[in-house]
This record gives sequence, C-alpha cells and structure tokens, in this order.
Amino acid sequence: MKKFKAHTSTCPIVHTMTYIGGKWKPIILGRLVNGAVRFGKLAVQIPDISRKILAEQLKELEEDGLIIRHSYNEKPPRVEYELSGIGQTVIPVLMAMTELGSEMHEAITKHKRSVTRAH
Amino acid sequence: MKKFKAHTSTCPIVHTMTYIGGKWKPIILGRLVNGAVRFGKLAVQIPDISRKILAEQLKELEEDGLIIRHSYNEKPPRVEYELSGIGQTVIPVLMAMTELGSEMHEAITKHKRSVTRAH
DNA sequence: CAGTTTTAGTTACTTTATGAAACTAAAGTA
DNA sequence: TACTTTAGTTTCATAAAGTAACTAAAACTG
Repeated sequence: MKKFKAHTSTCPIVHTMTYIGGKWKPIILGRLVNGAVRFGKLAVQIPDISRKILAEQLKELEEDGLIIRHSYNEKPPRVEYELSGIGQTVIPVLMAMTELGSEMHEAITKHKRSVTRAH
Repeated sequence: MKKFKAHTSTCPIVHTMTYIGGKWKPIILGRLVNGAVRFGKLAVQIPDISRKILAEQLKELEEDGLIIRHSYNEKPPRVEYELSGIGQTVIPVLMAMTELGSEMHEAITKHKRSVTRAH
C-alpha cells in the first residue's frame, strides 16, 4: 500500500489509515492486545501471512511507535512484540472491528446469495 | 490488496478487513455517513484518490452490499452513492477511526521526533 | 450550427505492495 | 557429525494501486 500523504491531509480517517491501514496491521495488533507475543507464534496464529510480510509490518509498526520489540540475546533467537502506549490507543478500533466482523460477514454472505439468485 | 480467504478464517478482524480493508474504503464510507454523495464530489473530497481507484472501490463496496448506487438517467450522468443497512453497521468502526486519527497522528509525530533526536 | 462544457466512468501503461519458497546463523541436542 | 530451533532475509512472481489520456451524449455558447 502506497503511503498516504498524512501530513497534507486533514481527514482523521486518513491519518488512521496511514498508520494501521496495511492489510495485516489490524490483525497483528489484535493479536497483541492480550500481551506480548513471539514472532513465530504470530506467524502461526495469523492465517496466510508470509514471514516476510509479517517481519515488514512489524518493523513499520515499531518505527511508528505502535509496538515495542523485545529481543532477548539467546540462540536460537527469541523476540517478543507488545503494544506500546500509542498502540493501546488503537484498541477501541480493534474492538469495533472485532464486533463488526462476524456480524457483517454473515450479512454480506446472505446479501450475495440473494443477489445471485435474482441474477 | 489480495483478497483474504474470509471463508477459511475465524478471526473477526480478518472478516472486517476482507470487506473494508481496501486502502480507500474506510475513507469513502466515512464520506457517506451523512447521506448520499455524487461520484464527482467524492473524487474532489477525497484527496489523492484517482478516479479509477474510486470507481473500482465503489463497485466492490456495492457488490458486497455496503453501499447503494443510484443512477439517474440524465445527461451528463448523475450517480449517487449511499450507505446501505449493512454499510451503516460499519459506522462504529469509522467513528473509532475518526476519534483515533488526529490524536494518534500527533503522538506518532512526537514519537518519531524523539527517536530521531536520540539517533 | 460548430465548438465547448459537464459527468461518470474506462483504457492502457507504470509503480508499489504483497506473496511463496528457499536460505541463513548460531547454539543446543541426539 | 548431523539435526533442530528461531527470527528473520533473499529472490523472484503476482496483485493492487497510481497516472494520464480518452469516451459518450446532451446542454450551453456564440
């Protein structure tokens, strides 16, 4: 996703999308709501994300200050990610998305069936 | 954005992202909260979106049943888009994003300045 | 009447993002 | 010695988003 020009915009939703608009970011953040999680565990818990994209998105989230990366100097490596203070301000959005998800998925599935039938 | 495999997922946030995860979709929906808006007005109000992408995203939103397209048979054409019932269920997410936006933008700007100074 | 304006798109082409698969380092274990 | 474990990285392929120019058809302008 090409970066928005957040500084030139006055629309708050554009700002939000600038920071959590990546395809996987809300899903990653959602996994961190209950505490720190290791890289490998995120890769397993999030269906269909590739390790490359996971690593990229985590790096962006860290650079924006939404998450904190804890690297323990061990071999094999152990790295944990957790929400920062800024990251926690996103929780209301994540909750709203969580509440919406199943409900909307059902409604849209039904809608599409009816449209198909009406052909 | 490659489509999620919504049907194979049980994570509600994945479902939400399936339908409103497109880069511009929350921004478009946010413009429709206060009533129907014409295509051209959306193009003007949303900074930096191209007409091609706008048209594409509107078509997807319509196919998913989030918005309704009203085409008046006039020349030059007049087309309005408005939120459907399903689309209105997204409003809480849009509100949360709106509340978060400016606040988070400020916090992240400050965060990035402090990181830069600490080099 | 020829030429301009208006609107909601579309078309062809370029640039970014995202994805899949294989690969790496370094210590612990069999 | 060979195998396992972990957090990535690298290379190459595909999909999404962006740019600019173009279209149709009626109404308006001179």
